[in-house]
Amino acid sequence: MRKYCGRWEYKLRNHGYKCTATREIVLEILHSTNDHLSPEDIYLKAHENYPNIGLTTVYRTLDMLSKLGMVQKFDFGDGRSRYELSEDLGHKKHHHHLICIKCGRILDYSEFIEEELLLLKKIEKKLGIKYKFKINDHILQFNGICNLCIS
Amino acid sequence: MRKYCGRWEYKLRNHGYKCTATREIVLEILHSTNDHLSPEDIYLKAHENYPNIGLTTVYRTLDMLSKLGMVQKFDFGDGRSRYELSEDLGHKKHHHHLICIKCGRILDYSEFIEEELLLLKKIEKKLGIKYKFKINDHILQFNGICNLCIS
DNA sequence: ATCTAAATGATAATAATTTTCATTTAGAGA
DNA sequence: TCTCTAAATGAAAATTATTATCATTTAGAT
Repeated sequence: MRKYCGRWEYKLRNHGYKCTATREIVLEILHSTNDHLSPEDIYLKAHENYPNIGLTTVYRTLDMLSKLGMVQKFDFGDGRSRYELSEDLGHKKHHHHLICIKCGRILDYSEFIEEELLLLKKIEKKLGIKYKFKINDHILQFNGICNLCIS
Repeated sequence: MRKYCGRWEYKLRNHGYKCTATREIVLEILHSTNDHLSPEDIYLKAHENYPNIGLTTVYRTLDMLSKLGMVQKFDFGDGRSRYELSEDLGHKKHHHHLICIKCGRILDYSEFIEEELLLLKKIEKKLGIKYKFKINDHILQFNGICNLCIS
């Protein structure tokens, strides 16, 4: 795999990691989608242009990026993990998820986000102090049955 | 396995399910703990008194109870699912979770719950209308590093 | 251009969960 | 209480996501 550095170089270097094609590609894929991709989804997309990439490396990369806080890992209950680029690195508005427990459909919503975030930030701060936790992020999701599955 | 019905009989029957020992035992175990048990945890506990019980059945039972809304399924990122008895069936106060992404420690907290629930209920209602979702429950958790792992 | 620790990919290993299928049982009806 | 049937069960096999191993390659410092 050829050397290839792009817009993520600085971030990666800054954290002491080498800038490699796989890392750039994984980040680029996450940056260019609105979906919640699984490691395999990402692997398949990457594979289209870089057939040498390995699934293992995608897993490793996601794990590393997740620990750096550059991506966030989610579990929507279908047995596979999903990833999104962190808010500050992407173009997507901060949002939370609405999940259909029947068909697995995932809806992003941004309504009330300001109000939610205000409260969450406040709680985050107080919990951090009380329990001596250094809080990185939060997950808020609603589970239910979507309109298509309700029948 | 002998016939055995207890305090969960009504609920189960009401949903059209037979009242069986496994179901009673799984519910009883969840009712008597403050932990967030994995299917295997539950299986092992059940096994102490009912050695005939099968792991498969525990999985099936949890899945069924979860669909009925009697238990809630969580994922704390350690690769195994965890279950809790639903709020209205248990003695535990409504709470949310604080998770250490390093050691996996899980803390329940109930502070600010009223304030959180007030907002969540409001949002739940509005989202339900806007997206035509029948919302069953929500998951709110904070991820971070606990005091023991911070060093 | 050289060198070395870090990164990679193929493969094998692991572990959680689901499926299959033959057997048992809850509970309705006689 | 006895009989019967669909529902529930357990053991084992199958499946699937994820992780570990290890020999090879490469980013980037010198």
